[in-house]
Amino acid sequence: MATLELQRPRGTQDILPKDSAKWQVVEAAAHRVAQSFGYAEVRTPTFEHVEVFRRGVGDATDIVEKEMYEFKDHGDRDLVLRPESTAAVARALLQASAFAEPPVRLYYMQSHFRYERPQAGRLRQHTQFGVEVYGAGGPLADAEVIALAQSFLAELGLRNLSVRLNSIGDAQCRPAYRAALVAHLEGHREELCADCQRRIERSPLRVLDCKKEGCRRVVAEAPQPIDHLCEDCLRHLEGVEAALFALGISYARDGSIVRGLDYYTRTVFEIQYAKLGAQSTVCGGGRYDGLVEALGGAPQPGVGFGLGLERLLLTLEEESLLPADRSAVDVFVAAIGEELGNEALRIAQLLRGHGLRVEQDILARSLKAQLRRAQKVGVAKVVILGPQEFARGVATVRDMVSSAQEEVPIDQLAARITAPVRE
RNA sequence: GUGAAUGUAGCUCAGUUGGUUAGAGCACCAGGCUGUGGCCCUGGGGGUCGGGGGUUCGAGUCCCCUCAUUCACCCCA
Repeated sequence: MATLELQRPRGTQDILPKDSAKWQVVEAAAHRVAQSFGYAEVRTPTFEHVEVFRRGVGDATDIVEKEMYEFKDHGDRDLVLRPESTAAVARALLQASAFAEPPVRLYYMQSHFRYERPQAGRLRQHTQFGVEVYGAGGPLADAEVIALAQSFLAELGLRNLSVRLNSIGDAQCRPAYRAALVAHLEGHREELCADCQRRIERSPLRVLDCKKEGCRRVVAEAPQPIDHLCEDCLRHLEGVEAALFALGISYARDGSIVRGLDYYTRTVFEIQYAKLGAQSTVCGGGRYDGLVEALGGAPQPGVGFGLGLERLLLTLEEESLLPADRSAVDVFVAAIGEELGNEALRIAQLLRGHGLRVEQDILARSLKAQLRRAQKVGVAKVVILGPQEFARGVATVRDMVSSAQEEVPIDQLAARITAPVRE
């Protein structure tokens, strides 16, 4: 492939007609399911002040430390293309004083930007469908959010994805657990990989998720978050599990689910699809009771998830759950001779007025070429308008499947060609 | 940021140990059929062989650099 002078930026995608229909299927399902749970859509700016994410997501996270697209505008403001939406939505709610009437249930579907090396299921611009619930601190909110994600995936035909659930504690019990974990890891520092040795100080919980053999052995002996939960956190986790059981949603406890963003507390969960390769997590979420306070508001419990639509599309593709391409038009109006071009336009317009999807020739090509085009776009009928018919006030209607033709008075075309049933 | 693989028509790919004007299939356009799609036949348009540099009488082929893509690590959706 010859290199174009101008190509799309690395890690971005063009969604061409071949794929845009698939996106529309997924987007429609997201709106439908979210609204069926009583969630309303929220949209936030594509760029925000850097502080929103420094304080919301956490200064020491990879996202903030090295993945943000930051820039200064002409007013010398420090801005950033939003790397995620949870902190941005919280900022928006705070600004609108929207926490007054809990619970607040919202969903979003928008792009995020992170400077990373692209690979399967990971892009520099990606789209997440996500939900946020504020003002509800109990386990029912967590379960509702998981049920929403699960319903959305089921709506698209996906079954048997695995729901992994864990709790990473809260401000009461996490510090003590963290200290216990660090002490254990320090004792086995030599057995850990270089990355994990660095993680001991920076983010010890992340070691739990390391796939390296040596680290796994150390982790197997390490104190687990679940055993160090305070009474409130444990009761919360059990409440979530009881709710999931009541809903018939199967899940597995997974102590390695830790999540990377600072704002998570208590519940964390992922929904995974193994065939996606290294990026198997389609949906990730959890509870973030400290987020609003970190942004400068009065404390507000919150819970939600983010679901990567590009990864979801990969999954649907893999499972053959995307609809086959369907014909985009019902009727093609062909004109013989340039003089009839305007008349063909008029007839096409007339038919559109009757609910048909209609394309007409605009290249003044041979009838043969026009019919080839009509077949290519998959129409059921072609209206052929030639000088001979036009002189008599009729047009030929050709059925592209049976090849049968009949002459129809032009003013009766709309009545004769009825719109096909579309699901 | 680290590692590996791959870049030849719009697409999928051939291209011998370096050797004349770089090919095929599909797609596209036209003609055969001067007003009728699919099948068939014939013809046509389309390539700075990703880019730059080097070795050589000669580079798509060998070497170096670079860019892009893909996969993995890190991390995450």
